[in-house]
Amino acid sequence: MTDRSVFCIVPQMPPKNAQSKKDEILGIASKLFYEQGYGNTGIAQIIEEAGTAKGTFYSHFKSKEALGIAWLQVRNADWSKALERFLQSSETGSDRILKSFDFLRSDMEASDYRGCAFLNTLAETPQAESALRKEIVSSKRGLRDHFIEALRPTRPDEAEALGSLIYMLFEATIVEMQNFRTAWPAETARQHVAELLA
Amino acid sequence: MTDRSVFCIVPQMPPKNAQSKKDEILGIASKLFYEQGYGNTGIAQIIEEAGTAKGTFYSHFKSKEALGIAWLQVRNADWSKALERFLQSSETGSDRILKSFDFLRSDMEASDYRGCAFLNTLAETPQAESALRKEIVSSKRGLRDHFIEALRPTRPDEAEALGSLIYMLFEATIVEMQNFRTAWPAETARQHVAELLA
Amino acid sequence: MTDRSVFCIVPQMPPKNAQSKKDEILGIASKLFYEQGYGNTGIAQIIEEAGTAKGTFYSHFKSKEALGIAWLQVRNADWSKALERFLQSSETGSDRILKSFDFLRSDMEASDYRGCAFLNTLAETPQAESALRKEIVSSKRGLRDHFIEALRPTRPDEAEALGSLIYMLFEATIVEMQNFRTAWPAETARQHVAELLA
Amino acid sequence: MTDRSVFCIVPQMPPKNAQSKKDEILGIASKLFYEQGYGNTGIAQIIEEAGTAKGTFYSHFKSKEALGIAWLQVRNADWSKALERFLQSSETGSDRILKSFDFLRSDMEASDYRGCAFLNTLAETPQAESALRKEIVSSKRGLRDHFIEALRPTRPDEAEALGSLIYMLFEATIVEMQNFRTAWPAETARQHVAELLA
DNA sequence: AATGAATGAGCCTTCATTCAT
DNA sequence: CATGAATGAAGGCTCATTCAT
Repeated sequence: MTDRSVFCIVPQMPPKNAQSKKDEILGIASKLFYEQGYGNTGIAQIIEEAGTAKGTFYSHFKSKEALGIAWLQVRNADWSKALERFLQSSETGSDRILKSFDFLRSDMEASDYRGCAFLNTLAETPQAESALRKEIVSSKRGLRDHFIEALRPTRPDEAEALGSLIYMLFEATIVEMQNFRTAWPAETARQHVAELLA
Repeated sequence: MTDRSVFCIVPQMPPKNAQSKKDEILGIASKLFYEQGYGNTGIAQIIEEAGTAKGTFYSHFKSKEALGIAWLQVRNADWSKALERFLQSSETGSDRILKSFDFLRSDMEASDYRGCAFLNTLAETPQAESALRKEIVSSKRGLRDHFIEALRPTRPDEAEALGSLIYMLFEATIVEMQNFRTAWPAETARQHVAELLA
Repeated sequence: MTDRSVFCIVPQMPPKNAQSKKDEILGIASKLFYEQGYGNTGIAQIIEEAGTAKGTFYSHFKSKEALGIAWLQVRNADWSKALERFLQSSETGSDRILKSFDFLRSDMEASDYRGCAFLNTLAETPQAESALRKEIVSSKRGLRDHFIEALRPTRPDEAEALGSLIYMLFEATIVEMQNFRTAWPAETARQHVAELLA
Repeated sequence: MTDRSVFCIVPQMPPKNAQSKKDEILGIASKLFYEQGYGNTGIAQIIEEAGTAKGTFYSHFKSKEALGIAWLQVRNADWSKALERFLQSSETGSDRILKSFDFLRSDMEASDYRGCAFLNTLAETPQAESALRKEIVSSKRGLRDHFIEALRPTRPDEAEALGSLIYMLFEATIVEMQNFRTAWPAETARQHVAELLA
C-alpha cells in the first residue's frame, strides 16, 4: 500500500460521521422531545440513545432547559427550511399560502403525527417568563409574519389582519389534526383560505 | 343479613362541607392539573392539599390516569355549563356563536391564562390510544357540535362546514391567547366570524 | 396448636426490634455522620446500611438537612445524658467540672478521636443562617451553661467569666485531641482547671 | 551560557499580572476553599473563576488533594507572615502573646468569619493518615511552638506547659468566634492570658 | 373508609479525573 | 503548556403505586 499522505493537503481525518457529539445529542434529543414530549423525555434516555456519558451531556448543555431551547431553535430553523423547500415552486403569495396548508397535511401523513413542537411545549410550561416560552413566542411570531409578508405585496392594507387570520387557521389545522388524526382540518382550512384569497 | 343501622347511636355524620372526600380530591386535582399541567402535578401535592392519605386517594381512584380522566370529564361538564350560562341571554344561533368568543376572552382575562385543559393534556399524551386521549377527542367533538348545532336551524346546508371552520377559529383563539397573552386572537377571530355570519 | 389469641389482651405484636424504621435510619445516620462527616456521607449509604428504600427515607425526613438536624438534636441529648451518667458520683461543682475533662478523654479515645460532631459540622457549614448552624449554636450555649451552672452555687460572682473560660478549655481539649490524637490536651487543660478551682 | 537576552527583540513577556497560571489557580482555590470549605468547593468552580481549562489544572496539580495541600502550605506561610507583621511593634514575649489575641480579633471582625482553615479541613477529613491531615498537624505544631518560644527566654521552665495552655486558649478563641460570631471569646481568653503572664 | 410506611425506578445535576489534540 | 470533550459513579430528591393495619 502506497503512502499517499504526502499528497494530502488537509491531513486531518474528518470526524467519522461529520457530526460532533454535541450535535448528535441535540439530534437525538430533538427526535425524542418531539415524539414523546419535553417533560416525558429524561436525560438518561437521551444519553443512552446517543451513546454518551452523563458528564459529556452536561459539558455540552448546562441544563435540560438549555437543551430544550437549543431544540426549539434548530427545530424552528429546520422546519422553516423544509417549508421553504416545499414552497420552492410557488411563485405568487397566494400560492405560497395555500401550499403551506398542503405542507402541513403531508407532514401529518407521516405516522403518529405529534402536532407542533412549540405548542406542545407551551402546553407543559405554565411559567410565562421561562426561556422556553420566549423561544416559543418568537417562533410563532415568525410564522405569523410568514403569512403577513406573503400578502403584503398584493394586499398591503389587509396583510396584517388577513395574515393573522390565516395564521390562526394554520395553527388550528395543526392542533386539530393532532387531536383527530384526520386530514379534514387541513381541507377545511385550505378551502376557506382559498376563498379568502380568490 | 339484618339491617342494624337502626341501632346506631352515632348516625353517619353528614360530611362537614357537604362534599365527599372523593369530590374534594377531584376538586383540588382539577385546579392543580389545569394550573400546573397534568404531568407536572404529583399525587403527593394533591393529597397534601386535600389533607388526605395516600391510601385514601387510591381507594377512590385506581390510578393517576383515572383521576385525570375524571378531571377531564368534570371539566368538560363544568366548562359547558359555564359557557351555557354565559350564553343565556343569546337567542339566535349567530348570537350564541359570537358570544362564545366573548366568553373565551373573559376567561383569558384571568391572570396566567393556561388555555385549554384538553389541548394541554393532548400535548403531553403522545399515546393515541390512551384513555385520556379518548376523553379529549370526545370533548372536542362535543365542542365542534356546539357550533354546528347553533347553525343547523338557519343554515342547514352549510352547518357542518361552517361550524367546523368556526370551531377551528375558536380553538385557535384559545391557543394563541395562551401563547401571546393578549386578546387580539379573540378579536381577530370574532370579527371574521361576524362577517361569515352576516 | 391451640389458638391462644383469645387470651391476648394486647394482640398486636410489638415490632421485632422495638425500634421504628425512622429511628433506625436516624441511628445509622448518626453513626455515619459522626464517623465520616456530614458532607462525606450520602443518603445512598445511609439507606443501604439501614436496609431501606430511598422513598422510605424521604417519607420520614424531608431532606438531608432535616436528618442532619435530627442527628444533632439526638446527639446533644445523648451526649448530655452520657456526661451526666459519667458525673453521677461527683457531688461538688468542682468535682463535676474536673470529671468532665476525664469524660472527654475517655470519649475521644473511644471514638478514634473524631472530635465534636457540632464543631465538625460547623466547619463544613459556611452559611451562618442555616438550620444546622442554629442547632450547633444552641448546643454549645448549653454546654457553656453546664460549666457556669456548676460554679454558680459556690462562686456566684465569678461563675460567668470562669465558666466561659473553662468552657473554652473544654472545647480546645476536644479539638486538639482530634488533631493530635493524644491525651495531652486533656491533661494540660484539666491540670490548669484544677488550679483555677483550688 | 551566554546571556542572549540583549538580542531578544520581544523579550519574554512578563506575565500580565506578575503571577503564573499555577499561582493564579492556587490563589483562587485558596479563597474558595477557605470561604466555602474544601469539600464544598469543586474543581469546576475553581477553574472557571481562574479562567483555565481542566487539563491545565491537572497539569499543575496532580489531584484535588494536592491542591488542598498546596493551599494549606501557602495559607500557613501567609498567615504566619500576617501575624508577624501584626506583632512587629511588640518587643517582649508577653506583648507578642497578648497581641496575638488582638490579631485574631481583628481577623474576626471581617464579615462572615470562617474560623481556621486548618481546623475546618480537619473536621472534614476523618482519615488520620491523609496527607491533608499531616499538613494540618504540622501547622498546628508550629503555632504551639510560636507561643512556647515566646515564653522560653523569660520563663524557660514553664514555657512548654504554659505555652501549650495558651495555645489551647488561642485555638478555642478562633473556634468559638466562628461559632458564636462575637468577640467575647477573644476578650475572655486575652484577659486570662494577661493574668497568667502578669 | 382511611391511614401512612414502604417500595425502587426514575428525576436532573455535579463530582474528580483522564486523554487525545 | 494548554485545551476541553469524555467518563461514569455519585449527589440529593420525587415519582406513582402497594400494602398491612
